[in-house]
Amino acid sequence: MKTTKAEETRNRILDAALRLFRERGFAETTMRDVAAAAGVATGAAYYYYRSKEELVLAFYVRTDQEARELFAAALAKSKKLDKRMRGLIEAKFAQFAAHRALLTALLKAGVDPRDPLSPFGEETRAVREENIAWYARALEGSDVTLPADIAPDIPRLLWLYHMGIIYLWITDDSPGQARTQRVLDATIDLVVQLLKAASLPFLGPLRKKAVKVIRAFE
Amino acid sequence: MKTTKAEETRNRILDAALRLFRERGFAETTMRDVAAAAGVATGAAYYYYRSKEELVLAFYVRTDQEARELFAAALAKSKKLDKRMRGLIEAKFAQFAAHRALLTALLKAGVDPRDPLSPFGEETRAVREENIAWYARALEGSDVTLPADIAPDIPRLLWLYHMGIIYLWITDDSPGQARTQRVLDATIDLVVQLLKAASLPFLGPLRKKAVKVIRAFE
DNA sequence: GTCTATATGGAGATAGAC
DNA sequence: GTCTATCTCCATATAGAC
Repeated sequence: MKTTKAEETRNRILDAALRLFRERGFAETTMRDVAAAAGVATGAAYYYYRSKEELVLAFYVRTDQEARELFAAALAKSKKLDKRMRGLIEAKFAQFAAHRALLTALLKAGVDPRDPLSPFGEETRAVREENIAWYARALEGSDVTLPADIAPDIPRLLWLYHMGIIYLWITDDSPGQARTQRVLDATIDLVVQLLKAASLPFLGPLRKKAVKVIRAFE
Repeated sequence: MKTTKAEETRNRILDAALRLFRERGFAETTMRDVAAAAGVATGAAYYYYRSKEELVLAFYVRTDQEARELFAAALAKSKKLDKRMRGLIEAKFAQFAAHRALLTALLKAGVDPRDPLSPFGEETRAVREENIAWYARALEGSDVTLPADIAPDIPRLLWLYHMGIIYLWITDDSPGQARTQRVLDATIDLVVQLLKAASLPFLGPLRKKAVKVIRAFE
């Protein structure tokens, strides 16, 4: 695993940024500070990261790569869908824990799907699809079997649900993010029960309606 | 209706800002431009509006005051809940039409509930409560009767739904915001049917679960 | 309280060295 | 391609005039 000089500089800048962000906060840290802490000129920081927010995205992508083992471990633990989903979500919480507040900067850019940093935009498609694939895997080996008509859409919807929970968690200032835990507890059963019930034959019409809603988004 | 000099300056700045935002876009307009167009020094603009984004909030609040008649007219048109909700939402679209893109600036600040400009924050409570009250009124005179246990929560949930639709609309670059229209068409029936079905006695347990979810948010 | 003139500090751009 | 030195422009702060 050869790291080129450029790659090393790139990492050095990101590491310096994350340290400063953690120590003094995102808004309080300037690109000058980051560059100085990394031992490069300001321009070098901008050469690797087009904006301060892009540093946060880089952090997000980095955790995503590191998550592979965590996710696999989480899925190995149980066959029950709720446990599996919890496992994925809690692995993310663990990764983000030290930088929770930092991610609000990413949120602000991310609400606009046109923004290159948005998790819904074109530029982040690769990360997004990989995460959705994890939810497909969570479903595959689980105790839940889905009706064919909605099956292809469910991983994406579960991913969306997971994004919602992450959003709550990031903006949750209650001690230990207890509020997010409450919402997670209250909704995850509901989601799983809904998916289990979806196979019941008399729910066919409702399912059709749901599919119509999903399609409308595209 | 006496307008003090200060109030007039305040309005002049907002009007100038909105004109420039519309003509060249939000990011491309500087506070200097705004102040110059309004015929005041830069500091005066900041004296009335703490930030550029606060100008957008001021626009939002202004439309909100102007909406009262539009909303009342919309509710007078029909007793059917779906029509009433559509009326409220479409009144908002009409008001925002000329400044759709502008509102993304408010979105970016607004995702963070700690931000003073967030529609979910403490500072905007008054506007929010008034809007929720409109949904309470939409329900009251409608063809839908709600079970007592969920009734107090529904106006707030409908408002949340309306915020979701507005969000889609703001970020919707499809021609004529056709995508938002599709989602609106597909979901509004679902929402109303759900509310009508909620009274069915055998849905009691499900309702309890829903209430639990809502409570978890608080 | 309302507003002007002026200052400051940082984001991001750029020319060009290596 | 990688990076430094330097520049421009703007958001925002502030001292103080009226």
